Amino acid sequence: MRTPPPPAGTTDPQGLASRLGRFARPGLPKYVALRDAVVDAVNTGQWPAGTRLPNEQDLAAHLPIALGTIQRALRLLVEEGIIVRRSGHGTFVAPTAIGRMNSPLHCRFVDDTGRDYLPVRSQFLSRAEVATKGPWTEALGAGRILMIERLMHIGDEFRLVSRIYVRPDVLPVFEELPARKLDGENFKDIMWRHAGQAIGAVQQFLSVRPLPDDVAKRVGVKRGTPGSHLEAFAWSTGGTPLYFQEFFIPPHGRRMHLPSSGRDPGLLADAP
Amino acid sequence: MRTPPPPAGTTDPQGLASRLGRFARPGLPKYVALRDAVVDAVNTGQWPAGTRLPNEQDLAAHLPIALGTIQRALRLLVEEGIIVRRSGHGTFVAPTAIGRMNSPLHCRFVDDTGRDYLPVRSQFLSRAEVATKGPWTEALGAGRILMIERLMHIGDEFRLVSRIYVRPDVLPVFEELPARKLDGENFKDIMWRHAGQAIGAVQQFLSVRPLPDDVAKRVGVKRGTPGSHLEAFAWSTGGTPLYFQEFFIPPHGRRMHLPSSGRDPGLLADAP
DNA sequence: GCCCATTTGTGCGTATGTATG
DNA sequence: GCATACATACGCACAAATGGG
Repeated sequence: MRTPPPPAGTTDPQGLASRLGRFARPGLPKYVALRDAVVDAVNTGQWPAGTRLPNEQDLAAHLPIALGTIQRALRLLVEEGIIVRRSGHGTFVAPTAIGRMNSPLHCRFVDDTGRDYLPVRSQFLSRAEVATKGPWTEALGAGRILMIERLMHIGDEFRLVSRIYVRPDVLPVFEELPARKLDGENFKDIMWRHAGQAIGAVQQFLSVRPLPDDVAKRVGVKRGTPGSHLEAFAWSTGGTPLYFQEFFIPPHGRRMHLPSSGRDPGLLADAP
Repeated sequence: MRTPPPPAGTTDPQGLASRLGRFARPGLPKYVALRDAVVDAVNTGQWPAGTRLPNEQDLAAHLPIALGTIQRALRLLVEEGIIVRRSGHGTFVAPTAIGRMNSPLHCRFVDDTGRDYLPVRSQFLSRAEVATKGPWTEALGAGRILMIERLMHIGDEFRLVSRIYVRPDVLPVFEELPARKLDGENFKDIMWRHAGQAIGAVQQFLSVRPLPDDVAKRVGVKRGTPGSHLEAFAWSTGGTPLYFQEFFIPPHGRRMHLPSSGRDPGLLADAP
C-alpha cells in the first residue's frame, strides 16, 4: 500500500510506459519524450492536480530509461512548473499545472484581495484571414495567417480588445471551430488541448498611445484616449512560433499580471 | 594551438580551478559552485563576451568535478543566458551576458530598425528611506527599505520616472554610493557587480491610469494624462527577493521590450 | 564531395548524501 | 532509529554536429 498524502490519486509506471511509446521517436532525446508524455497526461486531464507520480526508482525500473535521464526529465518539468517535488515525500502534479501551461498570457487582473484574479468573460467579435504585413508576419513567417478578435470583459469593470494571430496549418482548430465555440470561457482550454505544445518562450512589448478609434468605441472610451498596447510572441519549447497576440487596454483601476517565460511563480502570495 | 573563432580570448582550466575554490562550500552542490565561479568571472569583467571556455573534458580533467556534473552546471548557465554552446565548436561567454544578468529590466525601447534599442540616459532625482507600506514591503519584507528615484531620458524623445526599492542590508552599495554615482549610464553595472547574484525570476504587473501629478510634471505631460504603470519584482536564483521596481510611462511612440524570466531570447531578430 | 579530429549532447549504471515522516 | 524518496555525484560510452583539410 502506498500512501497518497495530498489529494487525488496515484499513477502507475505501466500507464506511463504506454504513453511514453506514443511520444518516443528516433532522434528525440528520451528526457524530452518523457517530459512530453507527462505534459500530455496532465493536459488531457488524466492526471489532475495533486496526482502522485511514481518515484524515481520505480520509473527507472519500469521504463527503458536510466535514472539519471529520468531525473533530468523531472527537473525539466519542475522548471516548467508542471510538477512539484519534495525530498522524502514524493513527486506531484502541480496545483495549477494546466493553467500555467495552457495560458501563459490570458488576461489576469488582480482583485482587491491581491490573491486572486478577476473573472474574465470573452466575447467573439470576428475571425478573418489577414494578408497585410505586421508584427505577426515577423513572428509567424509567411503563409496563411488567421486573426481572431475578441472583446474581453474584466469583472464587469471594464473591457479590452484582444487579437490573436495563428497559422491555421499549425493550429487548425482555429479555422475549423464554429464561431460560437470561440466565445465564452473555455477558449484557452480548447486551444491548447489541440496544440499539445508547451510554451517555451514569451516575448512582450508594451507601448502607450491613443487607442485605435474602433477599439475605443468597443471598450467604451472617448476617441483618442491613451491606453496600453501589449504585444506578445510565443514559441513552443521546440522553438517554433506558436502565436502572436495583441491587447488594447484602456485606462482602468486594476493591476494586470504579466506572464513570464517558463515557470511562472504565480501571484505574489506564493512567490519563490 | 587552439582556434578561437569568435572575438576575445580563451580561458585556462587552472584559472577556473582557483576561482572555484572561492565558491565551493560544504553543503553547496558542486554544479552550483561551478556556475557561481563562472558568473563571477563574467560579472567582474575578467571573461568578456566571446571568451572561450575550456571544453567539457578539460574541465572534468582539471577540476575535482565529474563530467556529468560539469555538464549540469553548463546547462544551467545556458538556461540563464550566460554562455552559449555549439556542438563541435565550443562554449563561449554570451554576447550580452552581463547585460542580461545585470539588468533584466532596464528600459529597452525598440528603435526604428527593430533590431536595436534607443539610447537611455538616467538622471538621479532622489534617494530616501521609505517607511510606508506598499507593494515593496510585500516583496522585500519588513526591515529598512531604500528607494531611489530617477528620470530616464529615452533617446531624446520622451522621459519616464523609475523608482527602485532595495534592502540596504542586501545591497549596501545603494546606500553607500554618493548620489552623483547613482547618475548616468553605468548605474546597472555598478549595481549588479556588487550584488553578485543572478536574477532567477521576475514578476510584472501593468496598470493603465492617470500618472501621478508629480510624475506628470517631471516627464512633461499635462496633469491627469493616462499612462502605464509597470511594477516588477525580482528574485535571485536562490529565491531571495532582490528588488522591487516601478515605472511611470507617459504616452510615447515606441515599443518597450519587456523582460522575461530567465533566459531572454533577445530581440525578435534573433528569437528562438 | 568525403574523411577526420574536435566538441557538445545524450544515456547508462552505480554510489552516496540528505530531507521527511 | 528507520524506511522512503529525492538530490547529488561519479565515470564511462557513444551519438551527433561542426569545421577544416
